[in-house]
Amino acid sequence: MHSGQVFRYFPKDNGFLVITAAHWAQINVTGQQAIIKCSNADYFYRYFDFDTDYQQIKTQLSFPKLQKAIAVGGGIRILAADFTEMVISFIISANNNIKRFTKTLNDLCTQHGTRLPNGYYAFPTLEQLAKISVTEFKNLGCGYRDQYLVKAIKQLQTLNTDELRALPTPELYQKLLTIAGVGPKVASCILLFAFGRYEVAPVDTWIKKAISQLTPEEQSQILHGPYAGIAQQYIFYYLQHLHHECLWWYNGLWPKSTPMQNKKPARKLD
DNA sequence: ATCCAGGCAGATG
DNA sequence: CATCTGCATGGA
Repeated sequence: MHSGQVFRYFPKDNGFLVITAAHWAQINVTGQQAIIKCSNADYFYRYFDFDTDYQQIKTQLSFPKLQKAIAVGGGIRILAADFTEMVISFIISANNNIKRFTKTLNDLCTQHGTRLPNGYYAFPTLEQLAKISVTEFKNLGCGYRDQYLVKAIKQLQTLNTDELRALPTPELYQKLLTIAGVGPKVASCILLFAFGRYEVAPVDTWIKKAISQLTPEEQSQILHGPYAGIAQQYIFYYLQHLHHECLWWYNGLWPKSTPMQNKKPARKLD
């Protein structure tokens, strides 16, 4: 949950409650076992990507510079997130920081999403999003992205998710780039998190700084290949972990006495 | 006070 | 095609 793919999860009942679109799942881990209670088992079987063998993928990603990142974040899975939610979330994420835009997203949901029986709020549907004005987006803390969002939502209303899903990755990428507020990085996030294109590695400021210290060969190993997106996730989580700056601080999801709290900032992979 | 944050759009060379 | 600049906002 902490790997920065999705942002709507909360500490609850000694575990996490995650919300995606209008679905929810309660996760409780005890020892080697995880119990997941959810609104729709089939949906979350797909969401948590349980058909994919991540041990096999990690074997294929056994590059020296990835070892520590995999050791720290080896439980990461690519979540099958909702398309609309990813587009909106990552438009707001641009040139922003995780803590701040996580709050914006949660405010967006409580103000415009449907209240679920468990008291939490669904992500607004496309129909609900279409009713939000530029000013309202700005007041939610979206800043100058307000107008991109309104335009992007209009564009989303003309798109069919199933048709998009059928497109080859390069074509889908080009299509996503036509959405307002969506550039190369955000489009990559959507490809990876909403369409499960494991070969796409979003390059953000963190990843840029991390890979700049690697040799061209090492960069190529990590940013290319069939599981480049997953390799990128291991690195992103590892860097966030070192900096203890991820959204679990914002949500109070991490014990304050954790040893990593006093670690010095470092953006190195080794 | 200045810089930065999961970048992008629009203008200019 | 490559590079440059402005941009809301809050925290470090």
